[in-house]
Amino acid sequence: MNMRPTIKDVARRAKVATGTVSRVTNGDTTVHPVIREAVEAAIKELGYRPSPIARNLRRGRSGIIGFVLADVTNPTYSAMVPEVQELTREAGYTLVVMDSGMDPERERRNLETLAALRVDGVVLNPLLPVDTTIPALLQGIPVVSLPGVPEWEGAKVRVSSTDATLAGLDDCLANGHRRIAFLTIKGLGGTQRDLLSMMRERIRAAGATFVSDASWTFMSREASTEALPAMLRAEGRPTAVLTASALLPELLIAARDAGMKVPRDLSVISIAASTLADAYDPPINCTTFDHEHLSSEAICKLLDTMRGEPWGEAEEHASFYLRRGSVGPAPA
Amino acid sequence: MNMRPTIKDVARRAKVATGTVSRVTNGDTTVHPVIREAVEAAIKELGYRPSPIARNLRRGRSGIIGFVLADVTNPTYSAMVPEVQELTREAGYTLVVMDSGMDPERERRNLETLAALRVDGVVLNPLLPVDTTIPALLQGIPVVSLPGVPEWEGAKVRVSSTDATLAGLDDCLANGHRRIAFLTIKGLGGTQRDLLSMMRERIRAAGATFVSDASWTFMSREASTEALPAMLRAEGRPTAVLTASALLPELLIAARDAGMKVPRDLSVISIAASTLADAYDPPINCTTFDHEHLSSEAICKLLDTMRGEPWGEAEEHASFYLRRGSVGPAPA
DNA sequence: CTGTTAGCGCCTTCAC
DNA sequence: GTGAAGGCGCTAACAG
Repeated sequence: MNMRPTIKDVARRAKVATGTVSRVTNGDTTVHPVIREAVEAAIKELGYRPSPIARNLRRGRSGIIGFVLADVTNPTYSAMVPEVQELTREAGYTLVVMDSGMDPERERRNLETLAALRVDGVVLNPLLPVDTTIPALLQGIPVVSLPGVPEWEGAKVRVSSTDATLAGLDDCLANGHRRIAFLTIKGLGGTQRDLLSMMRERIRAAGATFVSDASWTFMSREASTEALPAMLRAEGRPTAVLTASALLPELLIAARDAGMKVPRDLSVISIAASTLADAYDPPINCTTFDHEHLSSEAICKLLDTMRGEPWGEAEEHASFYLRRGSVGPAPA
Repeated sequence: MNMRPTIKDVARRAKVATGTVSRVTNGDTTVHPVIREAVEAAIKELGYRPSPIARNLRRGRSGIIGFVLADVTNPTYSAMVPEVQELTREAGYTLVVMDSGMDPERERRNLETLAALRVDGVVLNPLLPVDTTIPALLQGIPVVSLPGVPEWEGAKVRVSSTDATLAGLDDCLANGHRRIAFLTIKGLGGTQRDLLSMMRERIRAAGATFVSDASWTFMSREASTEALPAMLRAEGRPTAVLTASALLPELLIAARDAGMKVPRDLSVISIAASTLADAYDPPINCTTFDHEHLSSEAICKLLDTMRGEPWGEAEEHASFYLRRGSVGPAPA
């Protein structure tokens, strides 16, 4: 059990003081070249690496940024992990990814752990509806919420799929659909309610029916296993469905089990992209947005907040509607 | 900017020494009940939480376990994140998830970061072929490899899909397929080569042809975008394909673009499950294994190794072949 | 330019 | 059963 070399070992080996070694490892330019070289040699020979723990203790920061994901297995946000990791690394932080597994309980625990770890910042992809007691848990740690929820205090990055979703809706209406459903995860915030009323209006204007009651509009992933087959079996069943990407697998499974083909018997639009939407036959129409741009904005905002700068208002991020093969004319 | 309370603040408030506070926070039983209560009250009033950084510095450990994933967006392993996180949390560690994004360069950097962080242990889901210089990077930090690669020194958890894959192959042969392809990620290790020769033999015994040359058998995800359409267009094209789950999306897309229907024109088996395999129409036959059991074994092994216990030989983990709708009779 | 020193917050002997 | 003190590895302020 040979201990790792410390700054003292290096200092002794290079015959200098620990302070000098510290200056070298921190890139201080005011070190005599000869001494610097001697120190660097000693570092190399000993295989010395400064302990981030001691360093962080001294500096009063952890050097860690936490990224709490509502659900790692949901590609919509987990696709941003690589980008976020890279950006934080460049800024000199280590990214800790945590998964809430769609469980509010776990989300709380994750944030508590991060607070206990004294992380320097948090990127939060919150469960919805957002838990308003979260800011208390975080006791002043800078946070950026992704996507931004209106109820939330603090920096946020808004990604609104409103335009793209409405474009999808128009596509359905133009294809003659008159019974349209909208599936989204339980208990969404204000933005979604706005979207809902905009959709409602547009549907009425087209003389169509919005197939939606509480159990269809807002549902949990588990509930959907029962609710979706029922929806597709019902008398006034929809001929077109716009669904949150998290519910797309369940919807497609329900359609398949009901013997329905897309888009012959059912038109489908996914709100947010996924591998499934890309690879399905036919490819599923979906809304999408610029992931890279979004994550870099999130990290920039977080870093700004960490520097104590006030956060500007969240700008909306544009989203796009991809027209592919999953919307067809309404069945007769 | 009010600093967080330290152990000193608590000691002062409770009129005791810091040592006593420390004993309380560490659940030392040799503390007088009255004092203990006073300390606990002070802790609550101040909202005190011991700094893990200082604690870890003192204890000479980081309290962190790293989980390096070859690719977060690959559900086969990212599905284990929740389980692994839970298990490490129960063992008193914080899990740091990192993503290598299928890039050897990033994998190296991640491991270097973890080494610099002085993590107490690493769960590694390595890129293949495995980088044999990795143990050097980790300088004695306990590691468990998942899945275990033969070339690897250290604890490992083996998950062999051999049996299930052979079962899938038999299914194809029984359905009259005579030209069969096997798609897997570039540069696999010894286990896979064994599997390959077993398949070869079984195929010959059945009088069938193994459609495989270097470019089809081992391919990168990017290369597949060109290679797969070419494979499906070729003269002696396969009528059945067994594919690593990472290549399933590309295969299905290529088939769709070629106007082929599964299983009418092409039978497909995915090695490892995915949402796509579940939700596709028809559902894709696949091999699978017991994720929970596997991750808990990985963590147990890691914890054992961290305690200095020798690791036993890796037992094989059973896998299963799920018969669904993607294998049909060979086209005439 | 470089050495010395005083802690960062905590745990852990060692006395009492 | 509890207080006092030293030190984990490092950095930053201050001398020299």
